[in-house]
Amino acid sequence: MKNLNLNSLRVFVAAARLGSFLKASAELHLSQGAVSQRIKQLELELGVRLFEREARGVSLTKAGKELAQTVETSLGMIEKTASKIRRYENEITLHVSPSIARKWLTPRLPKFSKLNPNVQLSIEARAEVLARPLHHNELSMRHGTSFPSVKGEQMRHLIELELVAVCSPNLPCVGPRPSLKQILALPLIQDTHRRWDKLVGGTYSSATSESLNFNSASLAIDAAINMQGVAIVPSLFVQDDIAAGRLRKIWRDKEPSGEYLFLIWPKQQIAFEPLNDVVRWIHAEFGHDVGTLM
Amino acid sequence: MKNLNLNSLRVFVAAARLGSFLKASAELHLSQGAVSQRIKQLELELGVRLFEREARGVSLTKAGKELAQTVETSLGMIEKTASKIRRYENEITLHVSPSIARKWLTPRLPKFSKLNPNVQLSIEARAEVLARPLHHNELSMRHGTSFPSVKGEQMRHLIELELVAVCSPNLPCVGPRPSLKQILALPLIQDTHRRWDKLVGGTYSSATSESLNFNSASLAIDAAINMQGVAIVPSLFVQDDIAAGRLRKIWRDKEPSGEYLFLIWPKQQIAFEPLNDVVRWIHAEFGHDVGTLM
DNA sequence: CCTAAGGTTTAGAAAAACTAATACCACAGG
DNA sequence: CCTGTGGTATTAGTTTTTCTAAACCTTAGG
Repeated sequence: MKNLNLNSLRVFVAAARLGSFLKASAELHLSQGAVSQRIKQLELELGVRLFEREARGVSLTKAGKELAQTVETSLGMIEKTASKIRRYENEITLHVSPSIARKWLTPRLPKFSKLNPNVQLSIEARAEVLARPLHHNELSMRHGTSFPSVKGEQMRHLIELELVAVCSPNLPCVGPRPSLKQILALPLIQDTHRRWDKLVGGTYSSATSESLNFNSASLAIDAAINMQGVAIVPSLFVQDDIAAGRLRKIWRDKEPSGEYLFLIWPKQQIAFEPLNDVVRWIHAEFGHDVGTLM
Repeated sequence: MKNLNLNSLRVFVAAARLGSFLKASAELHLSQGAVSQRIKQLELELGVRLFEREARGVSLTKAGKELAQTVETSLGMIEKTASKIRRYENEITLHVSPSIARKWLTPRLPKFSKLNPNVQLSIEARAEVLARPLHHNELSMRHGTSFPSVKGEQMRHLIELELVAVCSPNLPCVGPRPSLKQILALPLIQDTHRRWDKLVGGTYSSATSESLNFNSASLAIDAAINMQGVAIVPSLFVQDDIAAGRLRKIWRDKEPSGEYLFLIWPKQQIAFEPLNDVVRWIHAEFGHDVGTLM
């Protein structure tokens, strides 16, 4: 029992709908003979006549009616999801930490959309790093001291992070240029990197003040804005808040932090341009050229 | 925007189900390269990747999952009606009058089924003649004085009908060989052909007795069996009832009745054997050869 | 009887699909 | 680090399918 030729079904529904091979052939940009042949082929595969041939055109048999019914709805369903899927074409997912999302990415997103109107970027902000390899249409931006290298992915250090201490301009008891010792006496706000603890445990031995811990830099920054204390965070994440007067930079770590901003994206056998658009844009935002990496 | 190649979808669902192009190629009796090419073609048509290529096999992307979902159910629907339709292959519809159905056809149907087990005959018994032309898988058997000839159909007189009067053997007041005059004194049963009326109005002028009219010969015959009177019907329809002792023939019209049994079936450009099987069988039942008519 | 409309058939041309062979790639094991 | 294994991708060449063009057939209507 031979399988139905599914492409012939498309010819069949056209002929069924129009009640004429000639009209169907016009609609499908085929010769009339081609339609005739394909219907004949279908009828042969089914062992059943689908059309009664009449003097002026054709009409469906009982079998033809049933087939037309289900094929029309089935092909309709397929076409519908196909057109839905086609819209995924330029959809790129960017996995980032919440702080990168809120403090770096979100303000720059409108610019990206204007530059790349045909790329549909969706942001996944999560505290944990992605547990699986990246798909062809995904990339990831993280910050930290190191990042495991995965086969099939490539990574680039975008910048080394500079750590700064920030607080609200309205926070009382803070002079214009306080010493580190003065700062440590204030309520200390930190994220999972526990940078105050490292600083205190390393250079200075006494944990003097209360401290407030968050699992994300962006929450720490928002706490600082709300006058809860002094946050120690990468300067990258507070540039905008400082510029807007919501935060004041009261200290800068002169040592290299050893923390970096990473961009990770899949190696591509065949270039996937929407992804590369995103990669290029992020590089450009840090003044880099992608060069031979792609 | 190019149309989806529907045949490729069949390859796609196999690959999606098995999670491997290689296994799909085995299932479909194709080379591995062929599967790869067809998936690639689909991905090109959609502008979206359907599979992530992984170290051991492939896995569906988000787009792929959605497509697989709907395509699997849609193709399932199509296959289901296709296999239903395939069973119509040998289905022939025979349009007859109720009397032919009950008194001639039904008793002979088991014999036909035994001779032609591959032909699925379905009977449409109706008092009115079919108002439309016959389809390629239909034929019609009627009786009457004439029958309109239709283009694209052929007709054959199977026999000229012989009219007889019959009544129940248990009907009182009927001698072994009653005269027509004696018969006309009994309750007269007739169908739409109104043969008693014609006989009375023609040869004999006085409508003597009560009469019972039905719209079908078979009802008239059943009334006669139930001792309601004397029915005048084609002998063809009462042969079995006479043989079984349910009826007695008490009179026979010596004049030619001018009524015939007709077989009508469509002219065929290409032979449709299941139909021809039926045509040949009916002819044979009347001792005819189909000869050059087909 | 002639014509127009529309389906069928045919040979040959064009396009699509398939195969077989090879290249490529990621992982696993020594 | 090398190498084998289990897969996918690619390519050239062949086979199969599909298409077109043109002739033919049937029927309805003037």
